[in-house]
Order: sequence, then C-alpha cells, then structure tokens
Amino acid sequence: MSRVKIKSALGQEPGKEITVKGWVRAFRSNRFIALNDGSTINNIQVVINADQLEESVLKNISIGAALAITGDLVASQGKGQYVEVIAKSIIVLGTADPEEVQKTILQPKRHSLELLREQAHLRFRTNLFGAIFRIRHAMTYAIHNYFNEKGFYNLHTPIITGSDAEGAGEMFRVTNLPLENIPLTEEGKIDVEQDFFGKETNLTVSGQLEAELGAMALGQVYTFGPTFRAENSNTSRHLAEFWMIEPEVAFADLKDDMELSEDFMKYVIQYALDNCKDDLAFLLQRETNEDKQKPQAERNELNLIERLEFVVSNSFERITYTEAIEILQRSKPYKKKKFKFPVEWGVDLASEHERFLVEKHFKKPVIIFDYPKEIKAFYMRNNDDGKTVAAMDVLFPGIGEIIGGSQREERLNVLKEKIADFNIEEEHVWWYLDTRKFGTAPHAGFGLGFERLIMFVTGMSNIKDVIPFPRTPKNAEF
RNA sequence: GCUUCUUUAGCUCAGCUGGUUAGAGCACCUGACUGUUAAUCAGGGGGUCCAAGGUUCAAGUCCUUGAAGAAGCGCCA
Repeated sequence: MSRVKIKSALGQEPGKEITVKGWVRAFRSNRFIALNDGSTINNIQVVINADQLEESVLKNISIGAALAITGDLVASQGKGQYVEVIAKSIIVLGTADPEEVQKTILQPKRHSLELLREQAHLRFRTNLFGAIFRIRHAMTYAIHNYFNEKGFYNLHTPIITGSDAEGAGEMFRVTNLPLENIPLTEEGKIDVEQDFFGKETNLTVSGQLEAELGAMALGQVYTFGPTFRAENSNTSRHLAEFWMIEPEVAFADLKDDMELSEDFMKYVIQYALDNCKDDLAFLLQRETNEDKQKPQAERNELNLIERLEFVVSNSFERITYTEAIEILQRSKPYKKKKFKFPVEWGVDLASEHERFLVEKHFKKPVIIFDYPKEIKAFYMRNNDDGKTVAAMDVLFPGIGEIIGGSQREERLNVLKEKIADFNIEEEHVWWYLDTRKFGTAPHAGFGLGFERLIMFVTGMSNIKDVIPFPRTPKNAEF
C-alpha cells in the first residue's frame, strides 16, 4: 500500500485503510504514538494494541524512530484530534536508542535556540524549525511566482566572480594555488597568472552588475542566489553566506524601484498569510508564550500575524534622507542627547536612528531615498542637486535595513567620473561601461536579503535560525 | 573588530564573604499503566565545575590569559 502524507491523511474522512510513514514524536501509555512526517506541523495519532505486538517491535517504538504504519483511519475517541489511525501493522524502519536520543535535541523538552544551532542537523525534527523551513520554502516559491507573473526572467549570475568593483564588502578569495607554496612574482606579489582563472577571483558579494547587463537586453530580470561577505560581523542580522534577491529593471527610475519593492514585499508576505497558516499559527503561539515571560516594555505591540497584516494593508512611508535628518533633529531622543551617534546632513544613519524612525516615529515600514552621494556606491545615479544620489533603503520594524536599491547611473560620462572618484580602474569594468555605450537607458533595481525577509515573516530574531546551516565567523559546521 | 554578559549532570539552571561527600527540575534507565496528548506514579544511575597558568593550608567560587556562545555596536542585505 502506498504511503499517504500525514497532511493529507489528517484532512480525510474516516473509514479507510491507509499507510503512513514518519518519525515518532511522542509515545504515551504504551498505546499512543504521535507521528510526524514533515508534510505538516501537525502529528497524526496512531493507536496501538501492545498485547498484539511482538516484543521486539514494541521495544523499538521510541522517540525519534522511523515507522511505517498501516491501519484504519477512524474518528478519534480522544479530544486532541479529529481522526487517528488504529494500527494493524507496524514496521520499524529505523530505531533510535533512547540513551543516545537523550543526548540530542530530540529529547522531548524545550531547548534553547543556541543548543538547537549546535545540532542544526537534527533541528529540522522540531516543530519550530519544521515550521521555519516550510515557510522558507513557501517564500522561495512566492518570490519566483511574483517575478514570473510580472514578466521578469530569472538570471543566474556567477558565484565565482572576477569583478571586484562592487565594493559591497570584504570578499572570500577563490584560488587553487598551493597555499603552502604560493607562487610569487619578481616583485614578491602573488602570481595570479598561475592561478586557475589566470586572475584574482572571489565569491560574489552581489549579482547586481551582471544583472544590469541582463536587464539591458531582457528588460526585467532578477537573481536569487547565494551571496558571500567575509566581514567579521558578529550580529544577529548578518551571515557570511546568505541568499539575495536582486531585481533589475530597464526603463525604470527610483520611483518605479520603490513601487516595485513595496508591491513585491506585500505580495510575498500575503502569500505566507494565505499559504502557511498552520506554521504561522504555531509561531504566533510560540511568540505569545515568549512574550508572557518578558516585562511589559519588551513585548511586541502587535503580534506576528498582526505585523504581517499591517505591512500588507498599509503603505510604506517614503521620506528623503534630508527629511529623515530633520525629523531626527526635532526628535525627543536627539534633544535629550540620547543618540550615541551624530545626526547631521552627510553622515550615514546609525541603527539607533533607523529604529527610531521605523519603530517609534512612523511605526511602519519606511523607505528613505536620495542619500548623500559620498556615503553610497559608485553606480548610483547622481541627482540634479549635485549632492545626492537616487538611492533608497527599505527599513522594517525589528529588522532594520531589509532592502537596498537605486536607480543606476546610465550616463557614460557621469559614470566615468564616478568611477574615477571611487578609484576604480576602468579596465576592470569595461564590460559594465559598454552597456552605457550601446543604447544606454535609465534602469533601477534593488537587493533584498532573503533571510531578513524570513526573519520578519517568522518573527525569529536571530538570522542563524532562518537558514538551515548558517555560515558565520568561526562557524562552518555541517 | 569593539563593549557587556555567560560557560557547573543529556538539557535549563542554583551553588552566599573561598572550607568536609557539588544540588534541583526536566530528560534517561527499571517497574506499574488500554484513551493519552508537556501523560501520570514509584525507584535508580549520571559530574574533566570551558582550558591553561597563578594566589592560598584550602578554589566550582578570587586573579591573569585564552577559547566558545549570546546581546548590543560598527560594516551591510
């Protein structure tokens, strides 16, 4: 008999014989097995008659074991569930020694997120991480769906890149030179000509420059792939390896870019609300329980579902960088000298300033645009005021910067000046400049940190808990 | 990279101004249990007190250095 997934079995009317396969989550009273197969957060209850089972089988029904069970789906006599399976046959596919299980996070009790991270290979078996990674999948699907519906093409930009011009951060060097005997030139520098690619190569920090090349022919493209930063960042919002979504649109300006980012975010969050109800309900309950332990001031004003619905149903606030500075300078914390970092035109906004604007002042997602050109990247389009560039950041409550984007500088002469100002050699970006030589046109795009989106949707507060195997400084286990 | 905090049983933690054999709850093991769902009841086992060095008659406890983890900051997505 072929296997029925538990998600499907739980939705069926009682009356027929089925086979389910999964892992034991609980075994109570020598009679009730809670079985989970990952198809849903919900377990199916299997009722057994211990007298009719062989001793060896009964002995091996323990938490963590994998079972195949055939039996009749019936209406449950107990309270917690609508249907249950009365087992006729039980096959133990894989045992799990309780003494060993006890040393792992499979033991049935509450575990700290830190311990779960140390056993990331097993944390999928928990309700929490099952929910998170089902939602992560749903969001991946929603993103491809959104762009496909809007006529974007998914573009696979290289992971190993010879481009070092983006300036988005420290990069991981890619080489197959012998590390114990690195060939040097006469000047004593690394002889990159002997390396695999004959030049210096790194893991990509962004697919944007390549995405622009695609957009300038295909019209609308997006990337969705792994991205690497060798920054020694020790925070709950940074990873050395993360996934980024980067749409790039020809014939679009900054306003179009902001509209795209808002429409996109609302679509994918609505998708989660519509398609991840069980998992979100679990995460909501978890957050509510956690909040009860906290002092009033640290509790969430809106609960998880309310926050998601709030984003979907309210427009994002849009202010210029200049307006943001003015608001901050008129604010109470500024006047009481509560800010650690200076607030004046020309300086980059610190986390404390962004949090004030998003969480205290506007209490909704905020898009800040038209930043001073000195604090932004070379490819961003100069505004006519001579001081700012057409850049925008989307800030989310509890997360901070979730999207960074801009209209790109499409004027060849201006771009060449900017490249010179940033001390980038033209020969390194000759291919990028070519798009400005042959049929240049206004275009814009943004980068979204996928894990930061998942943090917002799940309510998790550490980015290491929304990616299966986090890569961070001093940690590349699994 | 910086600041603060943490590291004691499988897990979460307690362990006072240094003092005899280091404790609790949960988990685990053994037994009981045919309507449980954080199952329950009785009994039992379980420790390199993160590492190295130091102070002291005596260190889980004090000092120094290091490692790992967390929160916050910087860099960003």
